[in-house]
Amino acid sequence: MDISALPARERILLTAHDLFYADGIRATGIDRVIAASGVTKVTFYRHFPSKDDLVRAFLDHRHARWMAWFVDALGRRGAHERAGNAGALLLLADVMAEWFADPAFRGCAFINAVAEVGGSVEGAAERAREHKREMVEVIAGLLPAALPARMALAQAAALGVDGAIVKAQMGGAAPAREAVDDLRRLLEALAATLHR
Amino acid sequence: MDISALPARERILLTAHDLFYADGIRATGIDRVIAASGVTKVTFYRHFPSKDDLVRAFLDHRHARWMAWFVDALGRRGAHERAGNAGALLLLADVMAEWFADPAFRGCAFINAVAEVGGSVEGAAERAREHKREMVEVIAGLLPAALPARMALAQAAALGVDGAIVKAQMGGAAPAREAVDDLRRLLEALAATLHR
DNA sequence: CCACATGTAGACAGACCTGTCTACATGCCT
DNA sequence: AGGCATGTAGACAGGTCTGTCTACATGTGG
Repeated sequence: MDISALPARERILLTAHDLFYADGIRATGIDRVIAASGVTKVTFYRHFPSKDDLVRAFLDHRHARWMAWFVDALGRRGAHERAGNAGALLLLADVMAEWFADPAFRGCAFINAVAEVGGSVEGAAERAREHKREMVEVIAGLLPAALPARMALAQAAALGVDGAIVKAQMGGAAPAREAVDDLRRLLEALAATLHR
Repeated sequence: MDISALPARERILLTAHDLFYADGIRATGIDRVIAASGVTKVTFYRHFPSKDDLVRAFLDHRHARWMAWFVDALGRRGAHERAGNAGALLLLADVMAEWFADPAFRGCAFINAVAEVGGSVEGAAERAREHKREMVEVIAGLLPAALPARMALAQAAALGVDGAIVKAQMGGAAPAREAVDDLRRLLEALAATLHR
């Protein structure tokens, strides 16, 4: 995708996304976003009156992009057909494995944002909660529609997914693979509760 | 504890701990640590040649303090006597509930540190991994010593614990309680795999 | 008794941060 | 023809950051 052909606002937002996600929000100055997006200061501040506004726009953009990828990655593995089957939850492990293998992977942008600016950028924590809420809903879609404890089970699975994300982010010897193995074991245990 | 009576190095370290944990590492400037610990700049830089050195010392201190609390909190609930029992894993939910209820709770310092400075402070990620490794070992101590999949099970449980921590940190309506409920459900599912 | 670690007080440098400002160009819609 | 959104170029202000510097005080161990 050729970024330089896009209108200024998109260019700024896409550039900020890559920098914020890769290096962190606090570590990325406005000047660097401006230089990298090939825009001038006036243009930037016309679109985003303050850095906090850009951070919020970044989170909204990230949410839309990640959710689309997440739903698609599940769909590519036949989540729709298998939904309700005991094994459908297990697809989460494969999907996470795909994400962790991305060289650009640096954890969940929302978990990171809460750690970095959760208390200082208004609306950041709310967006993080909303993001996780929607993630849980997609996970719930893998479970039998009539299951009474459906949402509770989906939330337990989401806990495992988030745990795997932070473990994979910490890096080290063979962390991403280990995180996926742990997650698979955990999801198997949860799926087994369906048969009782 | 009267901090002002301690030698300068301890005063700096304890002050930095509170500020780094409460507000974040990047958001806390050296000047603020210096002012709050009642020390001068020369004294500070004699003990910690750079901020990164202070960050590493903070992580080491935090690790020792948190692990001691964790082991103690489990012990207070009879973890030693119940170790190996199917229900021992469930103690983790109670222990996390105790932590989440602390007004100073702001997530796991190591997860936060990786998100904030994982790539820029040398040694931060390594310390985070070591911290989690030791946490897993304590969790493994709750499981039957002869269990073949002991470590794998402990790691799966640790994934749930970390997921609960980040969920509780995000705040919102009733997040800490929810995170504990989710964690309990997840640990029950894992404990059930012992009976098969 | 003197050497050294430990401490105090505060100025200073140089970098980077966010955000504002002036002055000018272009193209589109009415 | 005129008005307005959108764009460019770059100087500037005022703050915060990390880290260094000079100059002096105190107490303890060899």
